[in-house]
Amino acid sequence: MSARPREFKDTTVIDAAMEVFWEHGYEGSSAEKLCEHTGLGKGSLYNAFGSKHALYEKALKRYQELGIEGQVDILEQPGPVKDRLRSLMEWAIDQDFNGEERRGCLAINAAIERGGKDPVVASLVSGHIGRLEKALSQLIASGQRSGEISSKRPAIVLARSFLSSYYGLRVLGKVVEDRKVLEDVVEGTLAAL
Amino acid sequence: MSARPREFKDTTVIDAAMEVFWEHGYEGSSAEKLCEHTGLGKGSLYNAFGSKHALYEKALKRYQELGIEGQVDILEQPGPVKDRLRSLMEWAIDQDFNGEERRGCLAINAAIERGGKDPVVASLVSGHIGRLEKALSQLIASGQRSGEISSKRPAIVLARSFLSSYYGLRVLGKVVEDRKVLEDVVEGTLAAL
DNA sequence: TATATTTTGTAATGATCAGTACAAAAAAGG
DNA sequence: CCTTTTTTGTACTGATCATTACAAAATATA
Repeated sequence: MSARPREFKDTTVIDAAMEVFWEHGYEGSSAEKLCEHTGLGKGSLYNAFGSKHALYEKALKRYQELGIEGQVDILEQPGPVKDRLRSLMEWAIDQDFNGEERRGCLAINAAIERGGKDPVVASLVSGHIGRLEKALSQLIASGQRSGEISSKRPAIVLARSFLSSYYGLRVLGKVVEDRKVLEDVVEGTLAAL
Repeated sequence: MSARPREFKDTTVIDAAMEVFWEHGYEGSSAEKLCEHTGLGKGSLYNAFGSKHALYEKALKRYQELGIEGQVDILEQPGPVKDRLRSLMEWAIDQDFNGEERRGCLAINAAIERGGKDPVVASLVSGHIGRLEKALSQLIASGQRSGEISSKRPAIVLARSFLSSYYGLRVLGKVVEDRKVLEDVVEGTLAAL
């Protein structure tokens, strides 16, 4: 009593779908486009994931895994705390200035496109933000202990305003032509700590 | 040699269209929806504006006028400079926490949805940002002259990082449930000046 | 009032949308 | 090799997409 096995790995398909959603957004990603890019037929895609929205959720979760991993990697590099925070921002700038299309951050894209009217997406992105906030807060607290960062304000306040600045940077990165603007943001944000 | 006059005022229609784009984004705003909300038939709408994209451009320009006006109004209120900057941020938070839907800022929505692949939109939003940057920079410079704000960094750097923080705040406002998070951003950002 | 010109509403255009129906294909267990 | 079960590809669904075609309506001038 068994059956035909799948010809694909779920994670591979989700990764491919993530790329499509990242580049075209939720509404801009048609089922056809998703099939093309994942290599699946519609039958398989709907049989495996149920709906476009369900696949989008999987893609957001996958982005969360990968993205947090990558960003935390940067933050956990050796060296002064401020240098690590700078690396994170420089990495974000490079993301937007290398490559033709400015895809930005998928979590932010999702927040803006669907966060206001899609509670599931809002909660998913909120979780993503929470994780980054936690990593930043811990790093900043350690910087406060070592004296690299002023202890006048609680670490969580500093983490949250850094986070906000960082997300603003990613918005600006979508449209600003002059890299100097973004570099000023980096300088100003780090000087504030 | 003359003809039938229009039954609507362009600005009224653009204002109505702006609301639709604001709430549903560019792709989410169908021609039908735009007709419904503006009160025009399709014939009139296309005869007057040419295409959905052209109308979107008009709406963005209109938002720029209104939005900059409103924000600059807040920044030009009497009182300490930091209080005025705080008012701007609090106003943004209220925008997202009052009312069912979190529409956010139309310029940011446009930047995220279309900025990466639509040069016209990118340039429009970039102009919008430039105007806000200028207003902030002038205000901060005056704060530096009066001694309210540290002169350790150039006004433009402070303006740009405030701007980034402010835009980040508007992203967070789309998904974050806990207002305290946003208030921490305000506190941290102002303390940095 | 007749003519020229434009706006207006409606009905259509073909394309694309998300999702489904269904039969053929593929494998595992008996 | 036959049955059972699931996957797969294809063809299709009705809805909606942006846009256009076009005739009726409305106005200004002659």
